[in-house]
Amino acid sequence: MPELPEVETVKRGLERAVLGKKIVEVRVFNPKVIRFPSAAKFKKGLAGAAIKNILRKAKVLILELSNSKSLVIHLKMTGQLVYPGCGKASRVSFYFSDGKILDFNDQRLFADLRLMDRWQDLKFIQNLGPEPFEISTERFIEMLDTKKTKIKPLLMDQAFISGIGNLYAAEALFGAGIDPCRPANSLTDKECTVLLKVIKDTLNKAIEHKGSSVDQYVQLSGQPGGFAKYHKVYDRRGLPCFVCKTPIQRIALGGRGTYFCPKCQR
DNA sequence: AATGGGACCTGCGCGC
DNA sequence: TGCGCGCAGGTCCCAT
Repeated sequence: MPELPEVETVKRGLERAVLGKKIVEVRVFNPKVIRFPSAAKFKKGLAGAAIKNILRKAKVLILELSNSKSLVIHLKMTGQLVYPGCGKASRVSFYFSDGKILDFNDQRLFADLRLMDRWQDLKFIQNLGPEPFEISTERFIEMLDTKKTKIKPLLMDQAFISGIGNLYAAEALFGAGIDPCRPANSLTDKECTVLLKVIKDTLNKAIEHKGSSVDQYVQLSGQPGGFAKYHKVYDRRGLPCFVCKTPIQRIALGGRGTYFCPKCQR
């Protein structure tokens, strides 16, 4: 499931592959993924536009276009961008003037494609909290101090801190030795310091390895990312902890599968 | 106000 | 062998 490292990997792939290229045609095979405007306006608004700039805000991709509009893409869980694509079995395909194709796939149809006059007007983007890389230790301590909620769902709250999803929340809490059920304001200053550092280190390492391929995520090239083999708890229910051999547990927290080592995480 | 649960989806793996 | 069910999760929406 694409979180910050996966979306950053796709963004870097897009910069190499399509930056500066001109879209000549868009084919929509399932209009459900186009949330705004209508599919017809979406196609018309993209035809003839060149890709001028590519941004990432947390898990959101933004392609700024030469016609001053922006293509905003949220991959959600199963969205994929593949280049060069084949224009077959995709939900939406973008055809460029050099004949190459960018395919957008999405098994579960949860993804969110929009063509906006101003991406800055999107409420979801306005509501995003800071990314981990933008937060100082002192600020992080202050942020957690006011929150009584469980630390793991809080790390996944995009309005509080953005870019972290279920997988990296679990991995970071393991790395910091913190029980995912702890109230955020029960963390000591030392624990907050370690947690923020582990979050940044984990995300950076995942970016180096081009993301975690579990389920559907692939790089722009269609190849899987290489970080899954470094996961210490995610999707390891019942398997021995790499540190203490205790079986990794899975509980539901905020309706999401939460993996942790009951001995190493307190 | 903050929190929790359901809805949105589809394919896969499991148990019977 | 085949079928039905639960599960996977990012975000929104609603209820409490």
